Amino acid sequence: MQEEVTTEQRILEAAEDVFMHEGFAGARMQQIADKAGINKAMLHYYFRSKDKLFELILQYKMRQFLPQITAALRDDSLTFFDKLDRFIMAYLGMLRKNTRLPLFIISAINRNPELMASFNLKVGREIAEMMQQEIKKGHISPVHPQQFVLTLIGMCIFPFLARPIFRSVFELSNDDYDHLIAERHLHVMQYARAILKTARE
Amino acid sequence: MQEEVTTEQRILEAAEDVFMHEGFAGARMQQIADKAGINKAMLHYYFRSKDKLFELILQYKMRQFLPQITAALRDDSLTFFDKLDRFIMAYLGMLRKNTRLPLFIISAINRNPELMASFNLKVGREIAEMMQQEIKKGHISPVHPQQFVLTLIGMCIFPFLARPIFRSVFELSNDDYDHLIAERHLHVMQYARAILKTARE
DNA sequence: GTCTATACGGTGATAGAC
DNA sequence: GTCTATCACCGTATAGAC
Repeated sequence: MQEEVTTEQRILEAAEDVFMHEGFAGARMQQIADKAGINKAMLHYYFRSKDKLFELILQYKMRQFLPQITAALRDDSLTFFDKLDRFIMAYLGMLRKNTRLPLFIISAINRNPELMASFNLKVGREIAEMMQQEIKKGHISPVHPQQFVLTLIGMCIFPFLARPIFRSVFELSNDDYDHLIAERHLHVMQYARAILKTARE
Repeated sequence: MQEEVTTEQRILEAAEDVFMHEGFAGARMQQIADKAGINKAMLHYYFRSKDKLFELILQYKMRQFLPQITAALRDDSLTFFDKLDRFIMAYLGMLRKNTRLPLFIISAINRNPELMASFNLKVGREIAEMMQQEIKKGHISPVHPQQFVLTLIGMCIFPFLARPIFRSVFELSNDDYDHLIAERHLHVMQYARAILKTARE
């Protein structure tokens, strides 16, 4: 039960910050060392290389947000649409607290797709499987599950990727765009319903 | 009327290739020089610095695809929904020929938002304005234009950003995923219609 | 564990001969 | 225009004293 924050922890926090802002190629070990208040030698003492450190941060960030998101889908007392709403709320809420996460993860995986091997992102498959059941029951229209999941996740994530572009296109201030994002869940929920309930109910 | 390709052109093509694959921070001037069949000194002779060269490539790529896309919206003989369909077809068709473009541009603008200043991406605003007119006329339901445009563009772009992630999640081969993308326009058109025609017609 | 010092290669960029 | 040689600097990584 130590009172002070360990050096290892300070390094991890600094590395998270730098990697999230600069990406892997743009990040500098010197910058991480400075932010952690130590010298570069210590980085290599605690974490052998830049690659290892980056992989740790990536795994940490991926596993950090997954539980909150998937929890929404596991409550079997809820209807499919209620689960969907909870999922959208949880997802967008998490993203609003981690606005740089999407570009960080997408860049990392595109740079080195093998990194996906260590993750088991079943949340997408879970939604797709739920949809197939709901389609069988006739609760929703027969939408292509994978295409819909791609759309659903994209509706949540894309605003965080395209922020500077859309701010410029629509000439929005930072506050304006924050407001757009704060209301995003209402629109995503509505759009998802519209897609799934086409010519039904 | 020169018969041979100029050195400048060879450099630009090499730079485009390297920057598109590696991003700015990951790209190496040496790699560009090698690919162009010249040495590093020539790069600086033709284009003063890495920054200038990158900016040129970014501008070239942004301006290259815009005309094809916007053309779809300009044909006033078409109805709004037909324009939308053409836009989706043109956009997805262009992306299938430039699969790395989305991550390239999004990374570039997120790294340096000031770069947006040199572009006038009115296509988003044009769609939003068309929507407002259609809403007034009662042709579509009163959807928030900016939220919808964000969704529409995201539905087109996101599959190209999330390719390695979704391939892993759904355990798809490269061919499987290509097939998903080849059919994407049908689903996007259908989803857009569902959103815009909620409880109407 | 923490530091200083340093190795070694690669970086973008420039000078100057041809 | 094109090349070689070289610059000053920074990158990651390591060795060794304390």
